[in-house]
Amino acid sequence: MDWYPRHRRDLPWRHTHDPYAIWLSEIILQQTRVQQGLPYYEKFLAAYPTVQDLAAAPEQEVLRLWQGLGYYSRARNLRHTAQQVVNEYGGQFPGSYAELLKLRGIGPYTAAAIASFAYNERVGVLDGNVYRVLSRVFGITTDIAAPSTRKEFQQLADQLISVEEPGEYNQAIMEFGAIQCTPVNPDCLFCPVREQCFAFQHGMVRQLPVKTKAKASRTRYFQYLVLRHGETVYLRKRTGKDIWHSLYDFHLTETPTADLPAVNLLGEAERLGGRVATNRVAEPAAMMKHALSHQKVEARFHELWLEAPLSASALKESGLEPFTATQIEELPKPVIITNYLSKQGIL
DNA sequence: AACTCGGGGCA
DNA sequence: TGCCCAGAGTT
Repeated sequence: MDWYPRHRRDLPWRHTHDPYAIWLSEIILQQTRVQQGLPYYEKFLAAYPTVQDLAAAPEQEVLRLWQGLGYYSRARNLRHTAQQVVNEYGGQFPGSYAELLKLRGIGPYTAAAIASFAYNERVGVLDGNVYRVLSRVFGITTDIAAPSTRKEFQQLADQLISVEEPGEYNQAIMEFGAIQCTPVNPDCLFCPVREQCFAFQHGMVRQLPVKTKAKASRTRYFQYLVLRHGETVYLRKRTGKDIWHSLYDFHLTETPTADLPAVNLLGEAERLGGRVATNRVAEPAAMMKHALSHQKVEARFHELWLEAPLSASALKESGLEPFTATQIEELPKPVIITNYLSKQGIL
């Protein structure tokens, strides 16, 4: 609490007690670094100054604003909860941790953050920073990757939290983890609690917190069929229970390996109802790799020019939609698709 | 309890 | 390349 006011970063959501703005910042910052989330916070608050504005926005528009932040269910839940707050809570955010927890996209961390920052409720936040600080200072060796560990840390956090200024305390311990007690190369030399820190006193700073490794990510091979005709490019909204739900990409065939012999591109195009103008489809127009936290995507883009636009029935059958470059710009797309379109000069 | 959901920065 | 980030929802 002494360290915090002297070291805190000046961040826009620290100038408000509006639960809407605080909620917005917290959803954006889930699993996202402050520097990455900052511009998105400004964009969203400018586009939707109130929860009513956000509730009235089309999903596609919200996803487009969210584009590049990842974990897109956050954006869909954001809009869903805005509508719920407007329709069921009279436009007022619930006033307690327990009530906030009921809303979509608001879990234990976010409920505690909003309740303490906006309402000064005495409930400890538990995020990656807090886990790290507490495990080091108190020498806790429990595996923080195990869900059951939460109880132990929550009890400690609730016990430590300031009675007078719980919101300030929560901000302080998270900021301390982000700036001072960092994952690698923490600044122990100038640490204000080094004398009381178990990890520092026992030379265990590098070993704490204990966190079991996530299983290795798998590699997926995407074969994208980019159908074009004149100024038109055909894209499709993703609907499956897979990555990038509700975002737009091209006709996709996933293959077990990087090789393509199993896939007949021309046949695929014909099945979609397209008459292909050229046979120059041997070489992919581009190959791009994209790393996600749990899988690696290796995408090959095969461009095919059509002799005629896809018919209405072909569109209906395939789920593809024709777009001009201007329209594509407005669509929410995975970063890898945006990168490809940019590389090809389409965007 | 295990799995899935993005993208970027950094050593 | 591996790890981490103001985590949450689903199975």
